[in-house]
Amino acid sequence: MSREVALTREEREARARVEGLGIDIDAFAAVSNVFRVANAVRNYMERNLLAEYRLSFSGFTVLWVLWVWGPRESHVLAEESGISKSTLTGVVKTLEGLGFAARRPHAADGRRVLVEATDTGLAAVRDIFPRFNALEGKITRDLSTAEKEELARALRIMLHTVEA
Amino acid sequence: MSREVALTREEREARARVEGLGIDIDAFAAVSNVFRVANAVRNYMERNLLAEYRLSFSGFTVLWVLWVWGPRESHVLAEESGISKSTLTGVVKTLEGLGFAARRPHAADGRRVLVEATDTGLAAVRDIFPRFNALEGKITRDLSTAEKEELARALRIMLHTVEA
DNA sequence: TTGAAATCGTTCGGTCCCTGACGATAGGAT
DNA sequence: ATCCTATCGTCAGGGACCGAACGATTTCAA
Repeated sequence: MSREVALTREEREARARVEGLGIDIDAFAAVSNVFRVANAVRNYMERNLLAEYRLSFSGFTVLWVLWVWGPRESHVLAEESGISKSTLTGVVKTLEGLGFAARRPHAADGRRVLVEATDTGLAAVRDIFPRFNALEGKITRDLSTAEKEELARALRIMLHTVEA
Repeated sequence: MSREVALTREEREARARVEGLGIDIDAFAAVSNVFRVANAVRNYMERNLLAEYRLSFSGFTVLWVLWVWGPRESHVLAEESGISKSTLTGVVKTLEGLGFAARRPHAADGRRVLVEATDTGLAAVRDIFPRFNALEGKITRDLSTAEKEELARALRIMLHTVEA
């Protein structure tokens, strides 16, 4: 069931180096591989798909959130996109420059701002998302369905712990 | 065996939104949760541990690589730290400012530069790494050893596919 | 009703991060 | 000996990213 996968050279050598220091190797391996994969996939997506639309990974994420849930207040949009309010300000500015998003004042509350995707922005997401998902499929092609589900489940458990 | 974990509200709603678009939900769930976790853990580590030493996540990574493998040429160090050469230039500059790293010209080749950790830098890693690992343990405390191994294994498979 | 406190989005300062271009150095071929 | 090419680290430019501080607005309590 558990097919062999070679550890990378880095991982092997790192293990040797920290041996005998009372380190929790399983936790180390799990967490550090999350970072490796996130990094690699992020760069892969930006280079092979998002660059075509001049979108950064975050830019696409924000646009995708807007597409899924519709117009959103800034602080909610930041929260759901996993970035800070101040970062969002910059990302939305970039999105506006690309013609993909627009800002609109809140009708009743002068402090709030609604961010929404433009028609161009929505069209872009409709183009990109299926291709994005196809790449996700490609990246996980050597995992069975059960393995993908287990992976997502384990990650949800970690998320729950970190965000508690 | 496979305990129930509630999907986040975001994940539930996102699924509902993309239903019927021919989307590979398992690949989507696996990949997007990798990003969620990487983001959350990175911020967690920076806020709760690294900030104390004025280190960014990347700064710590670079310093850690130097601690594990010793002095390294820039391009190798960048590669093993998972960042580009030009980013490394900036990160090392910051590390130098903190007194954690130093640059040294290569004896035989005028193009090359060796980067090494200072004694202060090494002391910092010795302080930080066990605490970092303890937090990794905390973050994965609700996963069994077998689950942690499975997680790392699945991630290695993805890494192998992306980097091919 | 008016002052204090909370909330919202932006700005600021600093770092990270990438691609592309560059100057410097090295190595191989003729 | 002298090009031609490859390689090395850095810089420039643009965007992402955060925490802290800030002005504007709203809300609540006295």
